[in-house]
Amino acid sequence: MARKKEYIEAEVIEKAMALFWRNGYETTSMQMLEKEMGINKFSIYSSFGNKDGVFIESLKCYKQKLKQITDKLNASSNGIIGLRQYFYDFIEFSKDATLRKGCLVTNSANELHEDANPKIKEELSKFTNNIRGLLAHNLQQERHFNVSDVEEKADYLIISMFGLASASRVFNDAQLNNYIENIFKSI
Amino acid sequence: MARKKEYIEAEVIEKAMALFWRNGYETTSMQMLEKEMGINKFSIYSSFGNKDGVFIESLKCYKQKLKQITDKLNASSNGIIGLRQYFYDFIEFSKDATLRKGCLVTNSANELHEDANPKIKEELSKFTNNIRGLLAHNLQQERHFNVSDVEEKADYLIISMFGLASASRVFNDAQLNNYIENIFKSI
DNA sequence: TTTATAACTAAACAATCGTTTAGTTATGGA
DNA sequence: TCCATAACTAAACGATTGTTTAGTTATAAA
Repeated sequence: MARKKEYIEAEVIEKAMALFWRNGYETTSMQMLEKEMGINKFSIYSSFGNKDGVFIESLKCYKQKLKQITDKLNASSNGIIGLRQYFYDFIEFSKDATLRKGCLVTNSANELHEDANPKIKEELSKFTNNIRGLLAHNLQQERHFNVSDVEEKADYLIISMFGLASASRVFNDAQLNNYIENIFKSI
Repeated sequence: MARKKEYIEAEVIEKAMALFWRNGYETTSMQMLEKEMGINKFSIYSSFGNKDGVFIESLKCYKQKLKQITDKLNASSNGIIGLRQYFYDFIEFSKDATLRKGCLVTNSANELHEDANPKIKEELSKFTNNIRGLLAHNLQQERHFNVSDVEEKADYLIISMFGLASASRVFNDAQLNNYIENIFKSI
């Protein structure tokens, strides 16, 4: 064997993730990643292959970070109440001091185009499906919903969540709170 | 005087707008604009100053194109019914054969960051406010809504519209129709 | 202590970015 | 008809993109 790595991959990826979250995929350059991650380009390439590799690992890291609110939702057993709370939790989660970063997944979905890396597109759609499944799980707790109710409302809520994530970058807290309240009026 | 322009600015901007709409701001290069607009870089720069100039004119062109559905909404006098129809009209409007392009304004709002050109950010927020005003105008047609009802519901609908535009690039027709129906259940 | 090799630094790669410029062509007014 | 000049073509600009590579440093195993 030979020399040891002077960085921890999970640590530098967390920094990369934060940068992608703030700046988006396109605007984030390898030069910026180098500075933010605190390691040389050579190290980035040897650990993650290329820029897309860094990005895909960042998405996995984001999922891990999101666990602080998805775990709470998963553990809740009061149906709609817990779901509504999840929407509010997301707003807090997406805040970084004064900066409104939205959601890394929806930001990326909005940014990427037809000819984007299929692996990234796949990862994004898997992510969305996971969250939708989580929403359906909590909808099932409402005994008066049958199976097709749950499916339809899960579709409604995942799109609302997608919309909330996008909108959270543009609209203010009062408007977002009002939005969430209206979403759940029709459930 | 001297030589005449061999192109019509409004015509080449429409082509630029279509390209920005399909590809986004960052991914659209001057090289691509040159090809799509069918004129040389020199002509682009002499007519519109720079890339941001082309983009801002494209936003104005988009507003013009959107008139085909905003005029219809503005002319309608049946409150919620007309508003719901506007949401469906937007889905059709944003479709280009099989390609789902979303909305040029929300696509751009999602893509641009803090340090983006202030002129562009200003143009985008003016655009959003205009649409919100239009929504409020139609909400006023419902006699049982007081002033604060109208304001609150206008906020709700503009965010829902923003969300719909984002989501329309990712979710299918059935899901989007279901989304629209749920939005208007709570109004 | 030597040695093989992984991890580092730093410079360079070709390609593309948005923008400018030098040189040519066409045209309305004199 | 000639000329001033706007509009054209095409090449180049420096900066930056993502990626690679040549050369140096450090360390685990012999």
